[in-house]
Amino acid sequence: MAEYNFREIEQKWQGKWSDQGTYTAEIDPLRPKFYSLDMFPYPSGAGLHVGHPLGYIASDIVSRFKLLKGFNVLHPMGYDSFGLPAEQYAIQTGQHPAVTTEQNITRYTEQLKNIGFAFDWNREVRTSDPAYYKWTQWIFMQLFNSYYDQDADKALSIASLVARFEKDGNSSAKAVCDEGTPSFTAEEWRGYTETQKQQLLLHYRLTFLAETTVNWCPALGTVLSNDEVKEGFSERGGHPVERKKMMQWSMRITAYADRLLKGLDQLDWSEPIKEMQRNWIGKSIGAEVVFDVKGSNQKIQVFTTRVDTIYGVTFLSLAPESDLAAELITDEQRQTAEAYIQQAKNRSERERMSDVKTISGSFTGSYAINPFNGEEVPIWVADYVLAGYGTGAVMAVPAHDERDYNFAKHFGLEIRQVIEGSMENGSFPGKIGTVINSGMISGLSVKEAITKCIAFLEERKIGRGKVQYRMRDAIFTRQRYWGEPLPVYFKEGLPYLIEEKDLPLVLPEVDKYLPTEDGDAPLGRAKNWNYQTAEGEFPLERSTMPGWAGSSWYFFRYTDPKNEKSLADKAKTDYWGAVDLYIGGSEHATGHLLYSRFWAKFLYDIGAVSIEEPFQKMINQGMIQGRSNFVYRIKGTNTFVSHGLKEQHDTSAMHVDVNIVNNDQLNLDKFKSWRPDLATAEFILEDGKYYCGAEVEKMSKSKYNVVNPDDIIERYGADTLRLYEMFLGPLEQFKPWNTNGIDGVYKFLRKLWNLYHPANGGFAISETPASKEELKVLHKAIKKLEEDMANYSFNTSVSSFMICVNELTTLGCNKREVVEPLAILISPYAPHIAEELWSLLGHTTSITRAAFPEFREEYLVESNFEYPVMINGKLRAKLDLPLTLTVPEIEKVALADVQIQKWLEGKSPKKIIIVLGKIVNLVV
RNA sequence: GCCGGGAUGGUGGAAUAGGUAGACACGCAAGACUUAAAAUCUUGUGGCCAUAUGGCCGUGCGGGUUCGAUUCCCGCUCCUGGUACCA
Repeated sequence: MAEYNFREIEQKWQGKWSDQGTYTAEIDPLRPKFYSLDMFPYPSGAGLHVGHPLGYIASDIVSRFKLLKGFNVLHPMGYDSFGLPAEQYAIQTGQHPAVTTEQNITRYTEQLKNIGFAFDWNREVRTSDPAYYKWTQWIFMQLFNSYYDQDADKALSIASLVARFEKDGNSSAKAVCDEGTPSFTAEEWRGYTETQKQQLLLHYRLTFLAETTVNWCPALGTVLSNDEVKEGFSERGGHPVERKKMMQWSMRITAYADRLLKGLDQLDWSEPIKEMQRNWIGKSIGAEVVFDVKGSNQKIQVFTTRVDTIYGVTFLSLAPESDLAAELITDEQRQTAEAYIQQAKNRSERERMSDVKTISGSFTGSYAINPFNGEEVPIWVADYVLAGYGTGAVMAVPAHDERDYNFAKHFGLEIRQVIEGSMENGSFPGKIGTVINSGMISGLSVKEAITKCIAFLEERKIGRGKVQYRMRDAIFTRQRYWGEPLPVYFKEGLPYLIEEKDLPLVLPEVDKYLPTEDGDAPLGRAKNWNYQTAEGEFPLERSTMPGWAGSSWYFFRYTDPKNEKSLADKAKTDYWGAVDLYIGGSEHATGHLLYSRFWAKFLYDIGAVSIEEPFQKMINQGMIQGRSNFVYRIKGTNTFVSHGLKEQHDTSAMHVDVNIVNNDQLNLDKFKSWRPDLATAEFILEDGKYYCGAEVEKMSKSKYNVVNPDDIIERYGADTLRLYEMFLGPLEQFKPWNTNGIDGVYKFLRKLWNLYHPANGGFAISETPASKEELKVLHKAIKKLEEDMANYSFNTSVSSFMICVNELTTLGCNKREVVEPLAILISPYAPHIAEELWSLLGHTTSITRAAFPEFREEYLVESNFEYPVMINGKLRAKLDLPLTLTVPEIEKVALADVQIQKWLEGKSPKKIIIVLGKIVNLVV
């Protein structure tokens, strides 16, 4: 018989798909569209491992399924090709990052093509391509030329803001701006110099230059954004990160905080991801209260979510970094307080983070006056107060806040209860209750008290209701080489945009990829990194954009990847619309996914696109972890003990390459030739075999647990790889890679092949009509596939295919009426073999153009059914009865069973309907 | 600490508007074919008791609701993801 030769089949069809442009997507108003997107990869030097394609396979299955269902599918792929690793490699080797990136992309593309994805490769984008980053720079320019208008609740042009300033100054405009922006009248504005005006406008622009405290990573020589820092270390490379004040570009993402929060409700994303974004944005509704300082005209502003507890304030705390704190220190307290501030400043961010239990602080000697009752309360400096959140000052209510409580206990300060309820140590009356001991608000509920307090504050102009966000503006510059240059030059120390006609501003050549000798970013090494204007030559910005710049809008570019006139033709972004299915890792929840939503909203505001939320439905695939294998060497020898016997010897464990281990059994010959020092290795075996130990770890080169999809494809073929990755378990689950079950999937494909290829050779298909039993087998699979597609439950579909093929094999069925639709059914999962069978069945067009078989319920309906009689849920007997039972029949059955009689008591059903062994409906 | 997700045979995992737990696959065991091995096919496979019919116990632990709970409720344990002096 003709053998299932996956190598030949897969090569043949991949070639044909590519030559015939089978998956080229074009606008087609007659078909509904479906935009299926994967998070595009960063092309690293290590190549693709088996974890990468997991999500791509899932989206490919959905894409192919949608094609069969008559959708016009857009399923593109590209590369997020700017980034740190290529640059680190460049520093070590002197090779231009563009060169290594190009090599890596070539390898990635080859690996991806081997898996047989239905990608439209004509639409490939690369963020490091000048034709692409021209538009990243263009978006930056639009952000620079925009401000956020709170009345319109959208971004508007800076030009319109200038017009308002000329007319009314800045008091009437409700525009988002930096804290502490001075107010001015129209006359004052008109009197300002150009430099002064530009300086002021920077406080409003959606991307702006400002002195900010940043995460500085000395080892990488660059700043990092909050989401790139994990527990005080850089996400890439794991280097320590410190806080530092620097002049940096930022994106005013906080202006969009509320819309980013509200937009989440409409999205079909998993609840945990939405929750992560909500927490990251961290909206708190509260109030700002101004305290006067006794004997001074200084004022202290605090932010609180619990103004209702204002009568319980017994002290104020200021952040050690605050300038106000230093000013308020009295002479008596000077020595201790200043020493404390110094000590607090010296502690690194990391020390402060790892040590949250130590309570420390110092009295300033000054007192503040509570605006509600005129009481004097001491002002303290404490490092539990963060300079970067709210106003950097806290009104402490020890009775109702745990940190204030601990602080007050530690320093012996007064604790005054103002919410009804019993207070035991460490436990505080909660957010609901009645306010007590609180003058004008006593007796009110917490909610009423808050409303009344805010009214009181606003009336007297000593505070106001305020919404505070945890999210900060996003730092937008990196002191690195391999990124998009900012289209900005400097004149008299102020930033100006280059002209649009000069885009793209192409990355210049440099002699080295390191910072300059005087610590400037690598672009400082470029010759002539200047911009020529009519007024003369000015220096260009030397920092580059962060990795997330290019990835925040690539999904729009796919709709029109070669456009030179705009980021994408609006007719095309309108046609393809929002992404219908986005698959990628949840690790991007507070990075890429938030920034992309921000940029999409901005582009929507300026009319560049018509979609505000770019990703309608998202699935987060779980990481495939590596499963490391270990061998156990008896210390000081070259003898290795099998896992089960290692306790009998003094051994040390050693990682062994998982590619020379099969089902935890070590291949001894391959082990000996793995490394020269192992050639003389000896073994102590169990049952004649060497068993390795195993552990689940992240896939990494150094742990020898990386599995390359090419190896799997070489051995089993791409269709097996695709099916097996899906078979491994639910898509969203984290799971270790193992090939233990891959033989089963491969066997299934061979069985499928053999349905069409009888044992006596050749290809044979019967044209006789199928029996009802055979059609039932097929339609069970159709139904299951459709259900699974709706729930994105890919693993169970593979099982249902196996059952279907096993049953057809048993029936000896090779009837066209059954096996032709079967090929279509399986084609999203195993496209190569399906395409081959399709062509053998005599079709000349691709199987992707086939119509999806229509599910017919009638084939599944049984007329008779084995009715289970149960007691306490245990099967007692099976009676062969009609599917639908009437009451007398039920009673006949029920007579046999006391429990069922009890169940029927008082229910008097007219009819009972049972489907597949389960009582699903009572007709009363 | 706070907010999520999870725990089912030797293994990966099925099954939840409550209804025969363990589908499918791996592994293992026995058998067929073979000089032999590989491949392939057949059968068995949650645990305990029993020659068997069969019985008892079983979805992390302890309770509850129900005729009936892997599924719902209450209280724990452990693993895992996020976040962390956010006022």
